[in-house]
Formats: sequence, C-alpha cells, structure tokens
Amino acid sequence: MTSEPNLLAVIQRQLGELNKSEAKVANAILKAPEEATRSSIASLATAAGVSEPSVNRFCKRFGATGFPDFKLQLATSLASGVKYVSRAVEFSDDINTFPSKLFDNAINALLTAKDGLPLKAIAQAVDQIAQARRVYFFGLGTSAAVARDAEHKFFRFNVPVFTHEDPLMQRMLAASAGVGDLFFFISHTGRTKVLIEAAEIARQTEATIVSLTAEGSPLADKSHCCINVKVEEDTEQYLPMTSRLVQLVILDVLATGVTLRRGEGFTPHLARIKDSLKDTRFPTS
Amino acid sequence: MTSEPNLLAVIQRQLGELNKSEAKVANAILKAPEEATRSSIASLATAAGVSEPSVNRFCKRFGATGFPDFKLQLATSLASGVKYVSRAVEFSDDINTFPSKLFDNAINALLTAKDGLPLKAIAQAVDQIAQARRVYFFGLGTSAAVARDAEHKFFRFNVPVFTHEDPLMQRMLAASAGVGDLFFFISHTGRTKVLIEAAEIARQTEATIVSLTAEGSPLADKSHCCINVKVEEDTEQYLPMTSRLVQLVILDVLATGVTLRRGEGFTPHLARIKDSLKDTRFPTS
DNA sequence: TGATTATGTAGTAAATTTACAAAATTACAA
DNA sequence: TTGTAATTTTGTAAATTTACTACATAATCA
Repeated sequence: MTSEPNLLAVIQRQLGELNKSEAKVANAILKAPEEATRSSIASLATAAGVSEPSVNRFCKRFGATGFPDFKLQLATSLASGVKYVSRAVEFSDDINTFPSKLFDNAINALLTAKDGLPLKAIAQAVDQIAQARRVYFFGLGTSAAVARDAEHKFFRFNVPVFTHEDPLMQRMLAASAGVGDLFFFISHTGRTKVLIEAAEIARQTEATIVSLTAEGSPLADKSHCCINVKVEEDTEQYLPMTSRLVQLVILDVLATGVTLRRGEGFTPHLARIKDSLKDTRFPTS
Repeated sequence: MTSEPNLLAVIQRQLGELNKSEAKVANAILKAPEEATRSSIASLATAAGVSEPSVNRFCKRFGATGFPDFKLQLATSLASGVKYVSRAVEFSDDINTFPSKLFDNAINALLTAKDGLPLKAIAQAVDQIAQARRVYFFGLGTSAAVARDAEHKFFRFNVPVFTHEDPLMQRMLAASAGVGDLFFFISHTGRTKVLIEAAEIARQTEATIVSLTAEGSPLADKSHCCINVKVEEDTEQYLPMTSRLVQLVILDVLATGVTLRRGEGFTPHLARIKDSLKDTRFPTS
C-alpha cells in the first residue's frame, strides 16, 4: 500500500482527465481538504453537487478501497506536509503565543531534518570517528557551544576528544595534524573565514576532515565527509537556534553510532562514568 | 479544535488514569497504531477484548467526537512524523533505525515540554532578566555548554551576561553579588552539590536566583524563580540529551521574551550585531 | 441509432452511536 | 470486617447513521 505523500497534488494533476462529476468532487475536496476529511460521503456529495456513488467511485479511482480509506489517506497526506508551519515571532506576541511558536519552530526543524537525514554521510562519519586516534571539535560563536557539547558527549563514549574555541589554537593544531587525527568542524553557515582556513591547513596534512554544516558551503567543499544540515533561514531572525538543535541531535546520533559499533561490551564503561558523578550530587530523597 | 500533535504520547501518559476496559483499548492501539486507523470499531473492540461502546467511550475521552474522528486524529498524529511514543536505542539497531529513533525522542521531548510549559515562571524570569544589572549563567558538565549558549544568545540581546564553568569562580562571584545581580543556574538534575552551594551563597546576598532545572530538586528550592523542565529519564540512557534540548529552547524563549519587552525599537541593534559578523564570512555566491 | 460510458436511485449491508440495564466497584456505617 | 447504598463501569440491544452495491436511466460517442 503506497500512501501518497501529497494526495492533493495528485488530484490537482489529474483534474483534466476526470469525468464531470468526478471533477466536481475533486474541486470540492481541493477547496476544503480539511473539511473533506471530517465529512461523510453524503455531505461531500451534496457539497460537490453529485450523488454518493460518484464520490465513492472518485475515491476508488485514486487508489482507495472506499470513502473512509480515502479520507484516511487524505488526512495522512495533509498532516505529513504542512503540520507545523514555521511561525515567526512578532512584536505583538505575548507570553501565551511566542513560547509555543518557538517550540513549534524547533519541532518543525527536527522533523524536517529527520526526513532528509544524510544517512550515508552519517555512517561514514561514525566509521571515521570510531577509527580516529584523536578527534578535534572546532566551532566558533554559537557553534563553539555545540563543539563543547560534542566534547562532553564523545568523551563519555571514550573517544579521545579535544575542543578549542581559539582560532589560533585551531590553526596550530590543524597544522601539526597527522594520520589518525580527525577534525570535526561545526558551522551553521559554513562560511566563517577563520574556520575554513583551519580546515584548509588541516587538509594539507594526513588528517581526516569531517564537517557538520550547510550543503555546498566553502567549508563543505574542504571536507572529506560533510554532514549537511538543511537550513531554513526564514524563521531564524537573529540566531540560528533551530539549526543548532539539529546539529546537537546529529552529534548525538554520531555518538550513539560510535557506541553501537563498540557493541554491548561497552555498556559497563558508560555505567562507570555515570557512577563517577554520583558523589558530586545530592542523593534523590 | 486543538489537534493533538502526538496522540500516542497522550494516551501513553494517561494510561494509569484509565478504566480497565479503556486501558485495554489504549494498549491495543499503542500496540498497533497504524492498524487501528484502518480497523472498524468492531474489530478494534475484539482486538482489545472489550465491547464496541467501550471503544467509543475511549475515543470521546480523548477529545474525539466519536470513533471515526478519533481514527482521523490518530492518523494525523501518526503522519506528523513522530511514530512512536519513546523508543530506546538498542544494540540491534542499525543506521536506518537509530537516527530516527533519536530524532523521534528529541521531538517527543519538545512536544511534551511544550504541553506543560511553566508560562508563569517563564514570564517572571523574563521580567527579572530584563531588569537585572548583570546576569550570570552557571552550569557544570553538559549544562556548562548550555550556559555558554545562553551567554551568546543574551549577549546579542544586549543583556550584560557572564558565564563561568569553574565552581570556584562561581562561588566567588556569588559571594560578591549585590542588588541587580541575577544568577541563572542550569542543571539537569538539580542535585549537583557545588552548584547548589553556589546558589546558597548567592541566596545570602541581595541577588536574584533563577534556575532551569528539575522540579522539586534542591536547586529549585534555593531559587526565587524556578523554571521546571519535565524530565523523562526512561529513554535517557547515559546522557541527558533531550532535556538539554528543552533547556536550549527555553533559553531561547527567555531571550525572545526579553527582546519582545524591549519593543520594536530594539531591532536595529540586532541587525547591527548581525552585520558585525559579515566580514568574518565568505559572501554567499 | 446502437454501443459505450457516465451518473443517479434505491435498496442493502455495515458501521457507529445511543439508551438502558447489569455488573462491578467504592464508600460508608454497623 | 461485613453488608448495603451509591456510584461508576461495562455490556446488550436497538436505533441511527453511513457507506456500498446492483441496477436503471441519462448522456456521449461512433
């Protein structure tokens, strides 16, 4: 059963090849798709100005087993695409509206990213990280925080990691790199000059270069392996919030990938690290 | 009509408060959600081992007008991208399964957080940050990265911010605090000793203490204003990934809230900061 | 004009909902 | 505890709505 991702588009496309009454039904649905999912075959027939069997035949024509099945497909199709519309925060917003807008945008970004996940690049990056002797996470500005986060994560997963926010340190480390070193660059835009320069320098060594950045950016060009993050700038007014969230989750994916490669025997190690933090905390009552 | 983004999660959450037969229906649906959207009330009743009206009552309990409406909502919810309630990564997972699991968990966490957003505390925190002379963001471990992120964010929004990862610096700054100082503590567990100690020290001054942490934790007790993050530890194997994402979005909410308070006249300032970064980047072709 | 296709009518079957009664559970008093 | 009344939960059966099928009529085309 191939559930069509965009049923409305299919209906639209076939409009010309439909019978008169089928076209009427099509138009009625196109005019108010949401409503169509909620109405009975009788009311839709009335709305379209045709008989009930015509509606039924229309449904079967589009691959459904009947009217209820069609409604289901339509609802599914409507939901998959435009569920979370990105909504920009406006100055007229108040406490009841803007927080959920921001959450919706974040959720939307993750959903979009999940759909277009570059699995091949991720798998490759996992391989390379797992094999690396040392991993350097480099980022600047907000991406520095992401790099710092990656450091924490991978450190727990027993990968020898280093982070530096200082561009000069980044250059020097890049210059002195060798086989087994992996440089992981994180950048929202992929156009930050000093970061690209560091990547260039590293590229001249035997080191591996992986980046988490925008597709087709200068930084992506310099990398052996680039994990593309789909960037939707529209809603990002002044801070790349949503793309940063996506970056964090992707780093989590990478860390998890590395752990899975280690296999089940690695679990005690994680437990030990978790235990080591126990004494720094107040016990749960 | 508030169409629930993740109906399955809602059902899962309410499982405990359901009647016996309602719970049977819930389990049958959770076990095979896709199938449920395609079956009749009769077959679902049989599958759950209850009568048809019980299924109908179940549907109404969850805000639907009846069984067909419920199926529609369920289908919509399933299509919106988040397939399952919360799925732990297992060692048998491969590249095709675990990345989407992690994304699903992240999305779920944000959806859940969005539902139970402590708007009052957030509004209060926005007020306090907007009025503060200085804001210190303190966190340790993974929360330090979140604090660092907050620094970047609020800095852009022209709030005088400081971050320190060093517990000793945190104590000293806390000790020398005065009126107009705001300490913002970030902690996943709210039980990190050194952080709580810093909060205690700050509490003895005239400073304001805000925390982003777990409800009812020792850290929350020390705060004038606590923004609770609902923590779902179940899926968090060794890293508090999802709660960190929630923290980040909430910080974004706070920063946005502060900006909105500033009013429209503040926009040029943001544009200027954005411009100042222009020369550090390669232009878009 | 005959053949073919399209559409509607009416009846039937299926699915859903409602009303009500039986069963189970709970609360409370002896 | 134990029994009883009140309340809630659940199921049965009937009513209603909804969807489908078979067939007849209308429209279209060769």
